[in-house]
Amino acid sequence: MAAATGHAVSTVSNALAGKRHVNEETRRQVKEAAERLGYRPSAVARSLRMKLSSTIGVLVPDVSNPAIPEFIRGIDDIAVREGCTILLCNTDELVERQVSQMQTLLDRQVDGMILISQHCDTPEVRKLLDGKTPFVLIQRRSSRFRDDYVGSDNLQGMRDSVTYLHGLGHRRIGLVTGPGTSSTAQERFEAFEATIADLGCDEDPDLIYRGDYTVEAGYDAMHYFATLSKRPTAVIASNDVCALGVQDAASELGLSIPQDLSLLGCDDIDLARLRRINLSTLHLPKREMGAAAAELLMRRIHSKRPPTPREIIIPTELVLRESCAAPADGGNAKRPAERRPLVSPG
Amino acid sequence: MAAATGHAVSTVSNALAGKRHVNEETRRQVKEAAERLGYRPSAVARSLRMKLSSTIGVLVPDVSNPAIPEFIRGIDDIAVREGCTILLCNTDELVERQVSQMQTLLDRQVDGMILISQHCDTPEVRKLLDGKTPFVLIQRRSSRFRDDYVGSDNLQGMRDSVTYLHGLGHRRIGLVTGPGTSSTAQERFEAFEATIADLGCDEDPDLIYRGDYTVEAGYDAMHYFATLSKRPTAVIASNDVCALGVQDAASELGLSIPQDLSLLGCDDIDLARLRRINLSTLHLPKREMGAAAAELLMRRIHSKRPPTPREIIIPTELVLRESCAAPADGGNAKRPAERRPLVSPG
DNA sequence: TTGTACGCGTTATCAT
DNA sequence: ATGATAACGCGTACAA
Repeated sequence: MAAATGHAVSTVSNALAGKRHVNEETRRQVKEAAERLGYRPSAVARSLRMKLSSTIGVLVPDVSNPAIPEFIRGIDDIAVREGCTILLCNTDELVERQVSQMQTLLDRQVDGMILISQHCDTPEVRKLLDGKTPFVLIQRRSSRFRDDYVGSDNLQGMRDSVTYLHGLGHRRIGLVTGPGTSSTAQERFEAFEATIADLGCDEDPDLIYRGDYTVEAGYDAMHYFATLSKRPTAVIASNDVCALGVQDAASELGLSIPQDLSLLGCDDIDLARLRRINLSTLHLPKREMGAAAAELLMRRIHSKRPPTPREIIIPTELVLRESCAAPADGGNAKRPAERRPLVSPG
Repeated sequence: MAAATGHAVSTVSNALAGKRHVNEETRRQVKEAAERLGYRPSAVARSLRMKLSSTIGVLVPDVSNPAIPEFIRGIDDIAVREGCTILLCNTDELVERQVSQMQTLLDRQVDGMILISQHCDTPEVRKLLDGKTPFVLIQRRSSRFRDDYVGSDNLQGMRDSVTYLHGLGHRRIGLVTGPGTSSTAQERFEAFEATIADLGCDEDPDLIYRGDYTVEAGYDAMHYFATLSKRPTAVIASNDVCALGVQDAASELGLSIPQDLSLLGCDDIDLARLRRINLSTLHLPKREMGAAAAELLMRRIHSKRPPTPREIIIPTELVLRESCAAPADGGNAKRPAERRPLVSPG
């Protein structure tokens, strides 16, 4: 390319990048030649030289889990704006896979990484995180380290959920937890127990089902709950996908929602609003969360001195549709079976 | 690193890569030193030197559309096996975005690209495809060029769909098409018309709604169909996501599925099997399709001489759940003009 | 304003 | 079996 124009390589570089002052006429010549030859600077060579690849790694459990893609989209929104491209990795919740993927990303000189619901306290993982490559955590944070983090307000969200069901008259509320390794799941679990106690609901360990974020978990949980002699009148699922599993099992068991069972999800996936699903749920603005994480990452990438870690806690919002109602027996049989009208918000 | 061991750089390279014969003792020393220093060869430098990045670009309309992620997962399955990482790009069906993303991927020296339902006949796009970088198309192929392609058997699939509904007694069958730019949508449309004619069903242009692959398209389509004086007794949606929209609108209109309306989707997304959805649909093994595409790409990447383009057409399978039944009137559409309450959406 | 020369970290080639 | 050296294609300090 340099030869083709008769100019020096540096001149070409500068003409194209527009860094240094170069004669208008020269620039025109160079641009014209580049256009004609279909020349494009090699991003790889640039990365090697600059030690910056304009690339960010994104680790997720599994893209094909409906709970995930919105995060990615949010990240990408910011990434494209910044001229970055996403390197995507599925880890299937397997630490070894995660470690090897992170290793690969580091080898590729990614400018930074975003870990969505990934292990972040495993020593092996932490070792890789201790390097100089910036990273941001989403929905799963470390108990021992302070990192850039974007998560939902799990405490308030769960408190709202339980309080809402309590207000409807429920006293026996079942919970399907997320995986124990997830800080978000942990936080929600603790908030659940605390609120249950505060409100004087049944504190029955049988009402806790340890699950994860899959349809199967919800399905199995509901079948388990059905075996209880004192069944819950309401169930809070680990997320919407899980709630779908609960719904499914409930149908199978001949339990109507919300008449026989109230159900609350978390996430507000696009499908939750469908009349067939009609799931009351805790809305999480995932695309915004992804974007926020990417912004945090960019800040860290571009700043000279490492900024102090920032945690962004996104408020959640209870979206009321029609999967919840007063329990058939009025909750404790202490209140009339008065049916509350359910108003869905716009 | 080379200095640290006292050996030559080439020796280090060979010891780690295991390409050339190197003394066992030397190799041990090098490996030990690498371990101790946490040294890892730079993938970027390697890419520059080898002109291979072990990276493949994947272009999709939008990750957050539920129809997409399974493809990506299938691609990734093969990619990890081959030591490749995925560069993910969302194009939102915008040609200019697609072109610029492809340009970027090419700049990054991707070993190949997989285009999922992307424009592939636009001159601007074709110019980039004409280069030496291998690529594979998924679900949207060119009419003018023969490329590596993985798609579903749209002709047979649609034929099966229509035949099934016809067998149930339906004579007025509505179709929500995918976007006109999609070859898959086009093929299905043509197969629809042909089969409708073959079977002697109503060939009414009013029964064709030009939509796309979104919930909204299905929703709008159903509301449109409802305005027809002679309404369809069955609807085939562009895909499951779209079918969900049809379902939703049907609920809103007070139409029961399958009593008042039969509905057939396409894709068999995970959620279709839920009892609440219970959608009869044309099963597409997307993860396998993604994997097949990646295999095709790898073959092309690794072969010396460009292989002749191969098209892999994946057979579909009708999965019968409970969204279809015989029409209420036996299929002659001579139904009384009884007006159902129309509820306008919010 | 423009050109020269070097280095980024590899691998391939050639010589030892 | 190993070492020295030349690319790969860019950015940049420095010289002109």
